Amino acid sequence: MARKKQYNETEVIEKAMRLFWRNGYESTSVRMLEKEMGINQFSIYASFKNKEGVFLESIKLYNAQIKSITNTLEKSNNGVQGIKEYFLDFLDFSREGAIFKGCLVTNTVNEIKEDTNPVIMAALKRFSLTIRALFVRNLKQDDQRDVQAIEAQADYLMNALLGLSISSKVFNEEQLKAIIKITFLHL
Amino acid sequence: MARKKQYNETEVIEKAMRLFWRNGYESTSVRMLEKEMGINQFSIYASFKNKEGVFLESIKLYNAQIKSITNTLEKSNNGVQGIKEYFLDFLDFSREGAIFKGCLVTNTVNEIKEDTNPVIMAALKRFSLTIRALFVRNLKQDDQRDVQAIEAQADYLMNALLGLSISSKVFNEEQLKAIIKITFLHL
DNA sequence: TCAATAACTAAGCAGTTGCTTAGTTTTAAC
DNA sequence: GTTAAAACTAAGCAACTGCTTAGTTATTGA
Repeated sequence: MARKKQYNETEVIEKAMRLFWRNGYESTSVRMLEKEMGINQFSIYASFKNKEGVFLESIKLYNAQIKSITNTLEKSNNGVQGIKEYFLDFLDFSREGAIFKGCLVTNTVNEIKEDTNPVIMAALKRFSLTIRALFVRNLKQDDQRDVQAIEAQADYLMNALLGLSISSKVFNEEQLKAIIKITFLHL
Repeated sequence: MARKKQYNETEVIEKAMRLFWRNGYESTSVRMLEKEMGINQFSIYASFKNKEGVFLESIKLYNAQIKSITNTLEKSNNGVQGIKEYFLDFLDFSREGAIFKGCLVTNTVNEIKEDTNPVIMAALKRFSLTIRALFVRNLKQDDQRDVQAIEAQADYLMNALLGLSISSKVFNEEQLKAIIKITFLHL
């Protein structure tokens, strides 16, 4: 006995996520979200509680969308080669036409302060750890060295991946691919 | 025939810079600058024109302070080894006690939007290119390969350095040093 | 001593932030 | 057709943003 929602929550989050991705968390205002999502502020707060809620849902969607890439990595038996393909896939994923938007998570990690946004920061760290774990898994396929050496290598790769998120805003595609090539040259 | 300034401009910029470094550009308000610099808003605007002016002066000071490190790199004849030392020096430079603050420039590159802050963005890019040029110079010392291969290697190192700026907020010191070690393993 | 000048204080500007609330419209079971 | 519940609109909240301005205080050369 009540009115129906005139919008689809998944659809509007998709739009919110793309705005956050382009714009960052702090510098995306609720007014901008209102316009981009095409719904009133009241509806935003009714559906997602607050701005943080909208962002957390955006992260979930981002996670779901990048799943197609991480799935490939998860099922890969190619060891390091599988990770390299993940890097290239990620570059493609993070591109919108000619411009690279970086990784939504990395972009936000760099922007957010842990003490003012602990909930968001926790969600972001959780995301990064998932990727790192996949790197470790794949690295173990290649040889049976001690865990310590493998984890150091995973950190090295995470560092390169995090770097790409910034580099992609400075370097061109050719340079980025060359960077990836060198990153994996001696693994 | 007029009153004297009750503050030293270099001293207050030092304080402003440290605040920007910890906090980022956008999320550092003029009120915060007021408190940290210990002077009134009027004085800030009188001395530095506007918030952007305070930041540009902060970048200059940052540049001057990091000069001790880049000088070492500039005078180094050790090729790649010299760059590696720069990485380790930078890590030390970016630390305040136990926590790593990353690089002021990199932090801001990730935060700033080119179209809303073109002046700042230009200053940041200028800074990065200086470092990259030093990398190229040092890499040329080791061998006489074609410029293209050397520049690709410089990009690879820039990517790792940019990565460290984010990594240092996630990984611990031991991990960071291991990352640097692997980064230079086969150069 | 005194007038000119710059440095200071503090209040206030318009615009924006995240969020709320009062009031209206739509829906649907009875 | 009535009524209750949810979805909507739009105005408005206090707190904050970068920046300015009116008024006061200190310093100086004449």
